[in-house]
Amino acid sequence: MSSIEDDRLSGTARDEDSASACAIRAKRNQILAGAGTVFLASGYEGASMSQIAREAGVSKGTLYNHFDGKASLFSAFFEEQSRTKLDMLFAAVNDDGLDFRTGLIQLATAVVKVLLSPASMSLYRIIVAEASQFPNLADTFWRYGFARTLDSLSTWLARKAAEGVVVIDDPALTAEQFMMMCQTRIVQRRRLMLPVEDDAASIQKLAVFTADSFLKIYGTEHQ
Amino acid sequence: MSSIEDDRLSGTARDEDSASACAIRAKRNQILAGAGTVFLASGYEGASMSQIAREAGVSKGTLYNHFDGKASLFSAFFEEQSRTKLDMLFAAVNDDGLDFRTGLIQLATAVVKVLLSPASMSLYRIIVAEASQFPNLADTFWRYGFARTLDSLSTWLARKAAEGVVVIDDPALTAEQFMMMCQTRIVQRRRLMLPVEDDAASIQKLAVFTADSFLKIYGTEHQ
Amino acid sequence: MSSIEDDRLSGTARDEDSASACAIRAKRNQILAGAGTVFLASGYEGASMSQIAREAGVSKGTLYNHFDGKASLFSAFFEEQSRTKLDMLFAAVNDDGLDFRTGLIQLATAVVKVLLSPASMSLYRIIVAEASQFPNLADTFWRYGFARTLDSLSTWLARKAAEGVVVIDDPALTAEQFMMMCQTRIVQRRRLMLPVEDDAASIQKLAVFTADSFLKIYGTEHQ
Amino acid sequence: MSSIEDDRLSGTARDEDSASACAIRAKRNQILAGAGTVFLASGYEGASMSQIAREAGVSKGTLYNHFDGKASLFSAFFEEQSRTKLDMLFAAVNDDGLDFRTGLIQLATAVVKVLLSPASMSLYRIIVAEASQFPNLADTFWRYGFARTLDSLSTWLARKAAEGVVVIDDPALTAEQFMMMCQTRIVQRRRLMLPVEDDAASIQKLAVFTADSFLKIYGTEHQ
DNA sequence: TATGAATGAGGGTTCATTCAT
DNA sequence: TATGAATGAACCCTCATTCAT
Repeated sequence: MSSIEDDRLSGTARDEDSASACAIRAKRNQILAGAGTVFLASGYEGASMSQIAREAGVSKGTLYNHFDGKASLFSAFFEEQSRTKLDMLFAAVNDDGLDFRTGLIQLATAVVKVLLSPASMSLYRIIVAEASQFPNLADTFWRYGFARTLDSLSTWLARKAAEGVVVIDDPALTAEQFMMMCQTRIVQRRRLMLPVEDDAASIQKLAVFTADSFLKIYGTEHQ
Repeated sequence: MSSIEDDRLSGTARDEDSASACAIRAKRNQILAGAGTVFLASGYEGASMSQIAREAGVSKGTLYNHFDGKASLFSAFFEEQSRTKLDMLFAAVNDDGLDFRTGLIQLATAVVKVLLSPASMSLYRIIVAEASQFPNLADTFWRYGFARTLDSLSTWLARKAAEGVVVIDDPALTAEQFMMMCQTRIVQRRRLMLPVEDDAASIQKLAVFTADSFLKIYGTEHQ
Repeated sequence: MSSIEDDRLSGTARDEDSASACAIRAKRNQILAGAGTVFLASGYEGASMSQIAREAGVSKGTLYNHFDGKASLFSAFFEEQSRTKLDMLFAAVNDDGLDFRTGLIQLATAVVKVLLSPASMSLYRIIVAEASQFPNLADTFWRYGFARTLDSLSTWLARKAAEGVVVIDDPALTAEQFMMMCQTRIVQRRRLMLPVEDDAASIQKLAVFTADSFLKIYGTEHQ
Repeated sequence: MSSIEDDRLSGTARDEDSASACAIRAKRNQILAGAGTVFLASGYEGASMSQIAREAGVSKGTLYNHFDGKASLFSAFFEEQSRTKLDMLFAAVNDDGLDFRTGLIQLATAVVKVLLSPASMSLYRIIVAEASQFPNLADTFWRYGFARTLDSLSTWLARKAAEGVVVIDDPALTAEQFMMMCQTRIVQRRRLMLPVEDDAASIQKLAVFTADSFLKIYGTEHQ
């Protein structure tokens, strides 16, 4: 009987635990959302904990109940953003079944679009600005962002090389090169806040230009 | 007599004016030098006016006699830096008389080295971080930095195209593409503070890789 | 039947009451133990309720279920400490059966050692620091600490006076004087954190010096 | 002529310098006065920089223009107080020309009165409370306070010993012992905020009691 | 014009206390 | 009753800017 009671109690306890754990996670996410808004808009230094608290709808003290401090909150925000906002970049490489050139063009288009998105643009700004003060920031960004993309891409390129579609010595390096080529003009200029046409047509044109350039370097069939 | 006196007076006044104007300009440059040291080391938000005053060897009040405030001083610093520190980038394109591939390799090497230099690396960090708050920053940077380089480069490429060495439709776009290709791996990773080999040999290797890639896209003689 | 039930109920209730009262007292002591550790180490202002809760192994809320607040907890801690940690001081006066001078020397030694002990040193620091904000602190300290000791001592001295060993007009004042003489150099300097030799030999030497001084004032046989 | 002008200029400059230096010292003293009020009333931890600024009639920022921070301000305050408020203690030993017993009584009276003064009482509280966190506090207090007094006193005692008025082996230790004896009852209890009669008559009575006790220990003529 | 002391708003952070669970 | 997340006032300190000298 006592064991039953115990069970019930522990069951209740477990319920309560999981309920409160869930509430905590919810609050944490609420804070992270507020932090995201502020950090993305103002960067690390420009953001204030008061602002974040206000934006998140909690008191300043609560921020410190959930995170060790501004730096800690920032890191958590950055990891969260990197994990969620760079997915498209990763996913862009995965769809297949098209001919190689079309695949390249679609990939280039996706890369440009992701890099132009407000989230990744802000993340890039922040990481470049704070890289020296937050060494693991870049690591996080790289791990969740470029690294996954580059892995997928170089694997894909290696497969294509094995199929004889391309000739590539160093797929990893070539993948990085392709990513850089995608950033020509539009992404590059937008990062500097320079005026540039970034409508779909311009992006498409650039993607074609990039893909064709790439094919000229590595393709086997282009004459 | 009054005219003589007038002349003498205005002459004196003019002398004094020019002398004081010169002194003012000297003080201004002194301040800009101090500001440069501090801004490059700490960024915009991280720099304090006291620090700059100390570094420049003037009082804090003097800062405000010569500039409207921190933002104004920052903009002036940035223009100064852009004008003076990005020269190498511009110069790199100018030397000629070598065969095309060697020219490309030397150019790529120079571009990578300039972009890796502390000054331009810091400038890049600053501009990317503050571009949204200082809209004309990027403009300055672009005008004194990339624009001149790209102009030189596209002119050079157009000349080579005219000579039949390369086939290039849009020299300006191709110039931008080449600049991006130069930033593959080393520059890109260094901006994110990621570990990367950046010794002379690695740079040279990358320059060759980039130049050869470029030649495969645009060269006429490679088959 | 109702009376039986009543009895059983009230019995149960009483049992439960006493059981829960005991549990409450246990928890209270648990808290006081934690508070002791923290207060003695950090003083009143330096201690935080979180720290105390952690040290006591309870939640912060529980602190407020058992005590009205920080000040209340502090007072309770202080009384507890005064009651338990100043015993040695009290006990030191009690052992007898030796000749008077030896008794004085042993007493002086004990007094110095007790006053140098971390617990009483901390208590002294705390009481002197917070006496103005916690008026009854000193009262507690005095009642449990010096008062008992002085009572024992003056009783002892009065007995010795009655035996003709010493001539003492005001035993209570003389007792206080003796206690002060014991604090010469070593205790006094240690309270100010000044460097001083406090090894057993130095204490013993000081005790002899103090006892002999005392005998010269009050002794009858020293000529 | 230019030298004259130079002289005049430098003269003016010197005047201005000394004027501004004077103004700075005045402001510094103004701050120290405010800090004194607050620190003496609330101790180190209990005092807030806002409170001090308000009390001193300056802005919070000004505090930091004149002192490195709270700890620095506190140290300056403490040294100032020690230097100025413990003078009487030092002076009390110096008047001579009376017979020895009268000198002792006057000295004891002075010591008790100084130690009972609000300033030295507060300083003592603060030093005992913060000695562990500000190691040089006690040193300052000791140097300006007890050390000078003890030096004077032991010199005086040594002289009296040479004159054959007293027999003293270790004048320094005896001086410390005398100081402790002076703290019997009144000073001791006041430090603990315990009720005690501290009117002039009580002090005089205690001084006589202490002096006579001292004479019984060290005097040569008392039978 | 040059100075630097004064300002005060705002920075990040801590903490005693409360209260829903 | 026990919990600990939430609170918000207060903490020390920094800094861009002003202004009397």
